[in-house]
Amino acid sequence: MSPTPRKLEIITAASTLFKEKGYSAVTMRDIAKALGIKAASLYNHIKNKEEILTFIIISLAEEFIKGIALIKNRDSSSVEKLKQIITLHVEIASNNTNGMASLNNDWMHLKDELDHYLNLRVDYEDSFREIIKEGIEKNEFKNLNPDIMLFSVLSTLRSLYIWIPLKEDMDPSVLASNLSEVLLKGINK
Amino acid sequence: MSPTPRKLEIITAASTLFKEKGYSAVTMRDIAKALGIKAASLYNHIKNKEEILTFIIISLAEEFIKGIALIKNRDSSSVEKLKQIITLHVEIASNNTNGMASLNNDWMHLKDELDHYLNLRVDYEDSFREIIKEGIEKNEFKNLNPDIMLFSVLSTLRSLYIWIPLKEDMDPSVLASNLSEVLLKGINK
DNA sequence: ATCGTAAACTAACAAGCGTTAGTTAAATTT
DNA sequence: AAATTTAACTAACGCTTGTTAGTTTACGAT
Repeated sequence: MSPTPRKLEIITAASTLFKEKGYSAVTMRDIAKALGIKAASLYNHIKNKEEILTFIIISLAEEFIKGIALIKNRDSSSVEKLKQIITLHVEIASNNTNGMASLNNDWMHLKDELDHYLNLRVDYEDSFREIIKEGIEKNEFKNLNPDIMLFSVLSTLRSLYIWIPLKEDMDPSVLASNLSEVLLKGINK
Repeated sequence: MSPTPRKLEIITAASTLFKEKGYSAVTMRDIAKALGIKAASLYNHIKNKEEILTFIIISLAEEFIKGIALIKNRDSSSVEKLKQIITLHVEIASNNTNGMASLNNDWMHLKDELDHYLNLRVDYEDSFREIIKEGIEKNEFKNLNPDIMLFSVLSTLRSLYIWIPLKEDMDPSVLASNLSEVLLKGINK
């Protein structure tokens, strides 16, 4: 199940290219060239192009599902849980900005595992929405449309992969706490 | 300069497909089929595939540039200006969710007009950042890292094209005001 | 009625695509 | 030392790609 080192190198090289041009615009010859080999040699390590994308996306989606499952069942305040979700996103995105690009932009090119991915995404959003609703009930969050709140926060977190590489100087924990401030309290003084 | 009606139909059909699968995964035959014609017939109306993408992206980018130029030079408060930017995004995205997908995800496939697009984007972000810095100086906004504030707000606004079609019942002006509340004041009570 | 134009068509192209088959050379195991 | 395995290679496949050339059809203007 766990990929061999060489397979991981292929996946890593592919991730970089997928982020630059998107899955469809990257050819097997592009990936091979990035590794200094011929395209046919890739098939000693992977089944096909789709398997590369599937691995990138599903393993990230499962990281998020595992993370939010832990957070959901803690007995912290809703504010605390939201901060932990923000930290979760910052950590995962910091470790793999390239993969996050595919998770966000290339998921529709999955075939065998598309349903699996969509289920994971719905589960994640449901858990997130539930934490927001809980926070409203417990009077920790404003009583606004939960979907708009979810949309707003999640849009920011999903875009992290774009911004993190532009701010390599910034420590992930600093980014997470600044982001918590902005998302929870807004930018208005 | 302004496209003929038939050309606009082609661009519109292409936009829908580009949103679904991304520019690279959409073929000229796909676009033709959506219009009930053959691929070769498209070339009676357009120069090539790239021209379609260029039109979609550049005309949207110029809408944003024109919008923010007007807002920048008004003598409103910074809070007021930010609300106007939010309204600008909601309006443009509501009118053309398909095109917004290309603006966000397919710009790297521009060739002739890539530099032009990048210049427009930098100009837009600079104007936006300037409004935020002004708001900090005038004590209307928190004194946090302006880039994080810009990133957070802009990420939400740039993702609108995904969420608007899921919430067709919601009026654009209601969405804009709810969004202003969340982005300015946060979700924390 | 004829002309000119607009917009569709068929047919075909060269290039690039993902992938397979079969081979070779080096490293590891027996 | 021999046998096996690993990971690269060359060559080629059938298919799809964007695009061009040349043709046909319908229609409004002369």
